[in-house]
Order: sequence, then structure tokens, then C-alpha cells
Amino acid sequence: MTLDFLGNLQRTHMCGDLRASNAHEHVVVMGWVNRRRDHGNLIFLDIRDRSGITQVVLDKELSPEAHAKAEAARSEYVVAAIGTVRRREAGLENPRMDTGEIEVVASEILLLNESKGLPFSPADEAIANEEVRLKYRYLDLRRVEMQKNFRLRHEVTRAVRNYLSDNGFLEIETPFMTRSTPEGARDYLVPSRVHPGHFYALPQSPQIFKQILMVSGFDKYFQIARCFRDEDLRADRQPEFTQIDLETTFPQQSLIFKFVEGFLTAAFKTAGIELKPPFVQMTYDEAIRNYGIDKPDMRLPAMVDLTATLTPELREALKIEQQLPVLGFVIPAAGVMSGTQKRSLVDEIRKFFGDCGLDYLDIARLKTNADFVPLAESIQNVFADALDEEWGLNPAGGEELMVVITPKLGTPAMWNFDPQWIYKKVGGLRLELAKKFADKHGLHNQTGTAADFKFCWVTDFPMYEWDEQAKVWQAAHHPFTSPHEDDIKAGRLTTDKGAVRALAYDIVLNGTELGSGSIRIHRKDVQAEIFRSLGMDEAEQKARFGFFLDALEYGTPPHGGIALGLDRIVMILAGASSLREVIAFPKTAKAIDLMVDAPTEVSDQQLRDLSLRTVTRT
RNA sequence: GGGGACGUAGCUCAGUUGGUUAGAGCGCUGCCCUGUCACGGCAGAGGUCGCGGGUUCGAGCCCCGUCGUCCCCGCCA
Repeated sequence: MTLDFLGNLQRTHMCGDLRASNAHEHVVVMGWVNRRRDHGNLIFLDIRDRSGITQVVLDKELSPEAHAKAEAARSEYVVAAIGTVRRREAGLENPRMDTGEIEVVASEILLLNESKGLPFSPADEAIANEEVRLKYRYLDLRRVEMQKNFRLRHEVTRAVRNYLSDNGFLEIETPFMTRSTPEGARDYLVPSRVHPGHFYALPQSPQIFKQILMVSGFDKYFQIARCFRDEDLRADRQPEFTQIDLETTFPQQSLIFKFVEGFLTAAFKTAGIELKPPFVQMTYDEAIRNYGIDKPDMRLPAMVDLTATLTPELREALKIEQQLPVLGFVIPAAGVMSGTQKRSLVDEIRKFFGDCGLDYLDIARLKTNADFVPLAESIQNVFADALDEEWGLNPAGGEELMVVITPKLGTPAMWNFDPQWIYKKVGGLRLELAKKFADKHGLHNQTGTAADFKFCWVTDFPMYEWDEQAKVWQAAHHPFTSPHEDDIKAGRLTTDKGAVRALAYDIVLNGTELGSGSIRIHRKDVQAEIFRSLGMDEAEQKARFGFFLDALEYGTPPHGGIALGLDRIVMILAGASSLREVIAFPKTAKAIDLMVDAPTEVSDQQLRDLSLRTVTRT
């Protein structure tokens, strides 16, 4: 096959931009052959570029040479079509194409490049399996869906950049080759050639650097920052990912929230979604009590506390622990269930709880016993009140699945020293059943409006977590997170660690943690107190954070910030269920890049340069 | 580290209780076709059933191991 040279030919239009108003214009479009429809003396080529697809017509009578080239063209050949835009005759338009009103009548075709037989066609509706997609990622990325995702990602990033820039933030880059920062994850290491046996670490986040930028007086910083964590992957976790990272001097929590709500609103607007800030705010405690989790999925009704409906006598009669909470929740529109379906559901619930003491209480069965009818009714009333206000649901309709969970006699008040475990357990069941009935209630489906996106802020996280194995209190966040000033003043750092609240906050979208931030400690005395309460002596402090503690001693202003996962934002906005759909060259669950085949072994020479030797671990 | 699902043609999949020569759709190749847009018609090529071992007269199917992809737990403050 003889290929044509591009010469000085210039593209005049993008394929997707041609409209009826371009009729009679002489145009040059370039792109890939999406499909070829050969009718003998008449050939249609669908030419695709980033902007869309346009139909090019080749008529053997009008231009035999161009027709012959089109005959030779195959899927994904790169071509240039030179011709005239023609308004399609009535009846020949294709309303399903943006460019369906017109076609390009080609006088000339250039075959700029050919393509091997494809493992899969980017034009196909059926999607190949992920292994093949990732190996031939360049073909996968040609698909309209992927092009759309990356355009969205670009628009989101641009909106965030513009918003933060317009609000006084400076974009400053921090190093990729650095030393371990105090995040909890495993580091990716880079060996130093110049310093044998020494390693740089790739940043898990720019945390320390951005705090130092505050010490440096930059006042407001942001960065679209790549971060690296050497931990096992999930659908929503890749070893390298991108954070929208920001920090500001003299912050109030509310100020950070305002900035984040601002850039998210701007970002979602690029996708046609009008968010209405301010977002819902709740404390960690409220989140646990109402949703049983610190990242509430507010697309479904919250849990309902039914504790007040049970008198001590009723608890006695129903063999329910006296002091523990009784919780319930509703799965909307789960549908009327047969006896068999109901029994298997109850079995499933009991299996979910195992032998922790929690049990399903059947409202329908309560009603069969005159003694318990008032209880059943009052439970239903509590449900009705809760659902009527916010959700406009009527639990008496029979379509809603009402789940009531009671602690049986002997249920422990604490589980792993956690007094809130019942809330968490029931909250877990709520999410499980929400997933199970997702097809029925449809509340996880996107409708293309702001209602699809339920944001909330979770505040006042506990400062410490009890580590039962090590029998010590651990910092729940990185150790530069400031405690509430009230808790410091009240001396709780020493007397009541479990009650100390951190000035830390998460932003949550549809049950996914999008980001996490805090007001930092800027005073040396408070920092020392935190380290002391964590049982970290001065030598250890110095070894781990010495340079940073030094910096804090030279006039550190109050400061704080947040970081949001850009990939996750785009994923949810795109309605995708894996980060791989919004990361151009992602890695597999085993952290392999199937396209470039990384990681690989390296040459002996490379290892020698780095003073490294590999050994087989036994 | 642990649990689960999957692996059959280039792609998406079917394949009966273990029984002859492993099928379909799409794609691909050739020929025909001037209004298709998932074009159509005719003909054709294409398979180490992921890999290794075992059971059996006989394995795509059963068993063991192994590799790969995906999902989850652990892990990721």
C-alpha cells in the first residue's frame, strides 16, 4: 500500500464541528476511519477525531481516484478528506449524529497511515475486557466514552485552577524526590546513585511542604499534586493518584469549606451540574449515630434511633438488652416481598451479624401479638416522621423495607473498646442492603442533575484512636493536626484522650471520602504536648520530623488546609465505577502497567550504579 | 497475607451427565452492490479450550497446582 504524504495540507475543520451552516464550504478534515460502508460504486467513510464523527462520501463517478483509496481504507486508518460539505437530502439525515445533517463529498482522499488488524475496535459498542483494554490503552482511549472522560477531567482541573487562582492561591510545585512524610502508607523509594544505601521517597502527599510554604509566607497555596502510596489497590485506589491540595494561612474551618465548596461548584458546573452550597455539615459523632460510618452516603435515608420506643418492660418481654440502642433504617422501594424472600433476607441479615448479639426484629410479627401492637405502631410512626419530612416516603405503603435491629440479651456494650460499634455495624448493614436493592430503589443511578451528588462535611473527628494491640493511643490523623482549643484548655490531652476532638474534617460525596484536611498545630508547646501524649520522645521526634519542627520555631502562622482526590471526583462525576476510567495509564490490581509492562527487572549495570543487589526473599 | 468471580477464535460469549470433527454473533479476508450510517448479499480463513500435572478407555467439562484479570477483607492516618 502506498501512503500519501501530508505535504502542506492543513485541516480546516474538526469532524464533529460541521453543521448545515457549513454547506457548500470547501473543507479538509483529518482523522481515523471509524467505519467504512462500501456499496460498490459508492463508499461511506465515517471519519473520527477528538471532536466527533463526520460522514465522507466517495462517488466513483465523481472522483474515481479518491474512491479507489477509500476502497483500500480499513478501520483506524488515518486519512485526510478534501471535499465539499453537502446538506443531506431529506430522508438521508441521521438524527443520531451531531453532524447528521451534512456529509462531506470528497474530491480527494489522502491515506496518511494504515493500521494493523485491531485487537478490538474503538468504534465498537461492546467493550473488550480490561486486560486487553489496558494492553492496547491507546486504542481504548480512542473510544468516545474515554475521550469524554478525559475532556471532563481536563475541564474539572481547569475550573479548579481558575477558581483557586482567582481567589488568591498560588500554584507551587513541590518535589517528587523527597524524604518520607508522616503519612501512614508505605513509601515508594528511589535509590540515590550519589549516596549509596540512601533513598529518596516519592511523596504520599505534599503535606510537609505545603505547611512549610505557609511558614514561608505564601499565604495561600495550591497544587494539582501527584501522590504515591505503595499499598494494595482497589477500584478507587491507585498507587499514584492526583490530589487537589491546598493550604492557607490564618484559616477558620469555615473558610476552607467555602473555598472547597467554591471550586467544586465551579468544577461541577463544567459538567452542567449546579451545586448549591453550603454543603451539609455534621460532626463525626452525628455521622456515626445517623449513618454508622464517618463517610455517610446521603443518597439513602439515615438510620432512625428507635431506642425511645422501647420501655424497660418491653425490652424485658422481647429479651432485648436494657441499655443499648435499638436502631432501624428504611430501604426505599425495595418492593413487596414473598414469605420466602423475606425469610432468606432475614437469614442474610443474621449471617451479616454473626454472633455479635444483634438481631432483626420483624415488625409484621410484632403486630400478630396484641401486647406488641402499640410498639409496632410507634416504631412505624418514628419511621414515618423521619421519612416523611425529608424523603416524602410513606413506610406504611408496603414498598419500603423497614429494618429494625435490636441487641439481644448479652450483647456487649463495647466491641474492641468501641462503644459505637452497634451504630457502625447497623450502618454497615444499611449500606449492604442499599447495594442489594440498588436496582429497585434506583437511588444510586445518575439522573444528570445535582440531586445525584450528595455532599457533606464531617467535622470534629476524634484526635486519638485506641490501639488495642499496642495498648496505646495513636493519632488518628497525622500528628500535626490541631486539637480543639477547648479540649487543650480543659486539659483533656492528658486526662481524657478519648474525648479530644481534632480540628479535622472530611468532605464526603455519595459515601466516598473525597478529601480530608485539618487546621494544623502552629505552636511549639502544643506540638510537644501531642508528641508527649503519643509517647514519642524527643529523639524520635527529631529523627522523624526534625527539619519540620525546626521550621515551626521561626514564626509559624496559624494555618490549615485540605486535599481532595481529583481522580475520585472525576470518577463520580463521570458515573464511572473505577478510577481506571479516568486515569489515562492506570495500573492493574497488582500494580502493573500492562501497556509498558512495568515494573521490570533492570540491568546489572544499573544496579551497580546504584550500589544495589536484589535478593530472593524466603 | 486472606476470600470470591472469571479465563474457550482478534473481540463478546454458548458449550448438555465426561463421549465422534468445539459452536454463534461481531470483526477479519475475497467477490458483488450508488444512499448507507451497527449497510446488505455470497464465499472463506481463523482454536495448544490460560499453563502444568492427575483421574479416566476417553477431559473444554472432574481433581490438584500454577499464572493472569477483576471485586472484596486486611492494608491505605
